[in-house]
Amino acid sequence: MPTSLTDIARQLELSPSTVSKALNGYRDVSSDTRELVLRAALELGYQPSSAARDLPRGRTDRIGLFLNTALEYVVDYLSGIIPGAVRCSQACGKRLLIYTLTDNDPDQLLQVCRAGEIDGVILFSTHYDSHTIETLLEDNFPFVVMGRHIPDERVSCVVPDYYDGTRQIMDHLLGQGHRRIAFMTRPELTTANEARLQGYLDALAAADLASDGQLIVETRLEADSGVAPTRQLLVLASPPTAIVAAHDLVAVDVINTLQAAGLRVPQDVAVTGFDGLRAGFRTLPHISTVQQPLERIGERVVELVNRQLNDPAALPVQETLPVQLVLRGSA
Amino acid sequence: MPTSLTDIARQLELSPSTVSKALNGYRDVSSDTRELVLRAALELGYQPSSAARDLPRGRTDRIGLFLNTALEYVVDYLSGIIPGAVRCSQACGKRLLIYTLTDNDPDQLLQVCRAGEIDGVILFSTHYDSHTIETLLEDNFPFVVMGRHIPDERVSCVVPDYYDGTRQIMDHLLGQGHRRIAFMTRPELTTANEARLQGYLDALAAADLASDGQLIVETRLEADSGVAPTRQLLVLASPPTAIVAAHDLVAVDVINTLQAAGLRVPQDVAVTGFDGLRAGFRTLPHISTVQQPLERIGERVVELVNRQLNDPAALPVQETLPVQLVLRGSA
DNA sequence: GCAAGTAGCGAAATCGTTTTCGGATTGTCC
DNA sequence: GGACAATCCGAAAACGATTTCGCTACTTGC
Repeated sequence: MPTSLTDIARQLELSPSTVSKALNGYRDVSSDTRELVLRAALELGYQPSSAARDLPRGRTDRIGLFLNTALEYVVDYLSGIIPGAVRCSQACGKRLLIYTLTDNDPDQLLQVCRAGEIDGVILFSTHYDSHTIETLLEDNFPFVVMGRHIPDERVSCVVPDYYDGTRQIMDHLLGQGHRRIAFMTRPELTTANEARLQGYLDALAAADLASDGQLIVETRLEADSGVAPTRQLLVLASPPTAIVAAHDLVAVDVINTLQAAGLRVPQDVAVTGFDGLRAGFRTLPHISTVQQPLERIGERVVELVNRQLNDPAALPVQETLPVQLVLRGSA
Repeated sequence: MPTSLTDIARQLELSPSTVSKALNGYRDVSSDTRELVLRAALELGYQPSSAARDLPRGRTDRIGLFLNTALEYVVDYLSGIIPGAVRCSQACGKRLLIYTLTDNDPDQLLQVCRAGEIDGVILFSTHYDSHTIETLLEDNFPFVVMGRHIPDERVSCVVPDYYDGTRQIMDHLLGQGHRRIAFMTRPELTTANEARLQGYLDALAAADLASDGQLIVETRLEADSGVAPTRQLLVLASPPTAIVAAHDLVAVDVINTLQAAGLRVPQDVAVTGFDGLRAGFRTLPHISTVQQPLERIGERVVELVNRQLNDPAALPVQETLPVQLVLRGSA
């Protein structure tokens, strides 16, 4: 129903081919007719049908990002990386699309890819299974994993330096004189978790401190996930003077729980987060955290997908981006 | 490069038409060949090309939602409505796509619509201008506005009952004995703002209280937007005993600022939010707020778009959904 | 056994672009 | 003036599906 290229052709008594060439900057069109065509296109508000354009080209110039909105953490993290991802994709002449996934249907991702709705896809850490990755590899479909290291050299991924970030936190806390430092892990066994835990343990060892199993507690990914573990720590015979939370959303819970118990942050207990999400500004004091280069991650992830698009033979890249401790008051 | 319908046809020595009909449940295919085709399609991981399918149909079965990620509020709100919107769109056999918009280019929305990438679009309150709406109306392109009432009977929209919600808050606070109640407005002049303010003023009038201009302060939409206005209220000669924040994110700032100043919530100052976002659980006490039926809004918005798709003559609907005060501790 | 109906399949048009190729008109050069 | 190049345009194939129509071969009914 919207105006098509043929409409313009009819109105100007030209052939569709000429109109197409005029619009696409071919040289074999006189400047007169080109101007006529451009004016008519503007007047009629012409926009080429994306389906009709994509079909012969075999490309869509679209990149997909799949999102499981069930998890608050995902949404917060995503809103951090999107500006960079959008900027980069626009610079590459692509559009970034967010697909909303229903929780338990990983096939949808494959369907969208195979249907050719997008040229490449960004996988966000928490939702993919190895079958998805294996299939994408078989299909030779461009994709990049974000925020999670995949131990497979055929897979490109972009991750923040979890180990170094945790070391930075620990060095700071140890430098402040803290000796009983609690550590909150996430339940899932990912390389990110392992790297963080290793950073914690190594820092303790480097300071000649023994690790205390009671100080290592588990959190969940849902809301309020920091409350229970904090209470668990507070009833210890010898409670911690500092708490290294799994990420900023957990740290928010931790701080609120501590303050509700009459403890001052950071005087009585220091608290650190991770990621540098906007949630870190939702407490007073604001959260001292390890700032991930979120926008940069968004950029790189799109860049890497784009590279695969332009050069299918490009070798996969496993990239670790530097992070930086930001002190904002809570530690 | 992925397997096409023709590939299956060649392999089985059938015509493309027969394969298509077998896959789409036509009756003029023998059950034998149908089974053959289905098996081959499964084996090859066949997925019909969306471009090739959409082109002759003139439909995409996709609905777009445009998102400006610059604003934290938008992301939080969106994560609330998405589950309902996704569920409903799947029930209608559509897919919900989120388009990331760069801040200052409203034309992108029109381009996507005119290119036929989507069948209908959901406009989220904070980013659209009247030109966009006017053009969509001219194009006869299905759309629904979410979270903002548009004073134009040709436009469908779904909004929470801002007036009633504010009345509920005020009735509760007045019932608690509060007499000096501060009100935080948003800077933009929208019907939502007006409705909230009217609810505030009407409630005061109904209680025979005069309104005090000093108690009505303005917030911004950005992060930390509640801090400054709260401080402004605290230095008043006669400070408020209750603060009605513009929405939950503002209320988070308000509570933190009050607690940092040594005031207890709600004993010294009661605080209320609006919307019922997840941020309301990030303070202690949790925020007493007016819960919008977020999932329901997501559902209705998609339903209304879908109705326009199925029946282009359907009359526009301007819907106000009921809200409910939820007491969680801060008031 | 013959007309009529039915089941199963393929041919071909269609959607709106892009892109290659060839044709026509003009101009240029010797 | 004739060969050749340059300029501008249109014809037509292609992308991969859907869908209508027609054809064949078989069944059914009398």
